[in-house]
Amino acid sequence: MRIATWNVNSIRQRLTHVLAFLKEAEPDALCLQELKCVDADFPRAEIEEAGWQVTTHGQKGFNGVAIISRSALEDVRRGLPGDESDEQARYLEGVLPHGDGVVRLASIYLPNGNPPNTEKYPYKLAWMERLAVHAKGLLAHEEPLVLAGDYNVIPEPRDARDPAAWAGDALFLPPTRTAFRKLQSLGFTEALRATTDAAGLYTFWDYQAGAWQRNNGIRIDHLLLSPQAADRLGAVSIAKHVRGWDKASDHVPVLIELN
DNA sequence: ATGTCGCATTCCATGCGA
Repeated sequence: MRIATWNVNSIRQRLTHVLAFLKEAEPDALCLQELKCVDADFPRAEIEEAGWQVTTHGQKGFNGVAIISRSALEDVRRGLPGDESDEQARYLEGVLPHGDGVVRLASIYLPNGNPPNTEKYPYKLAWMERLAVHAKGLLAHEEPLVLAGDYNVIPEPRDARDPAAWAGDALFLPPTRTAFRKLQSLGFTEALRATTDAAGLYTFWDYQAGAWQRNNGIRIDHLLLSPQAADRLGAVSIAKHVRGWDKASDHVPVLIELN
């Protein structure tokens, strides 16, 4: 089973890219983030016509997550529990068939948190704590579970071309990295780091200042695996070439194989 | 640090979020 995650930075601007990637990569499921539209404006028909099932959780103007899958997504949850007043569309979860069993999959768009001296940063940290609480509950099911998405977390210095430039950024501040480690310590395996210790593996290059041309990237798109999923982990890859496509998203897809 | 996008509105220019 192949699972991918991709922050597309507007599904309406990136529809042809998504269709091309689906055709090229042939995933069983693709988690999307930053749809930047309400469900009614999601280009559902075009993707369904290509043979896919579409589950969306959109929001006007920004945020928004979706899961595109070959099989219908079941037991769907929209929104991260733990704060009824939170209306931001950043979490979508469901269950897909996998062999004789199932895999539970979530598409996550974790808050950016910048600038850190505003209410945006405590919102990010609180969101991460809510995710940890929910994830702990999911782990109790002892089933294959994949939490995939744009975490807006640079886990370590080797995950940035120029870590010093990110020292005061909400993506790299110590409380952010500590919260990410705490989430993992519940029992998750971070897919890419289960397969390589290499530096220089990035999933995001800013539109500004020629970041792509200079390979000035960061690794912020991650897949966290429950023990039952980690036991089945095969290859992990970053579809870096997608960043070179015309009018590309600033993020590229990350893929895993589950045997 | 800021050489770019995409969205929305006060709507063809600007603010916001990233």
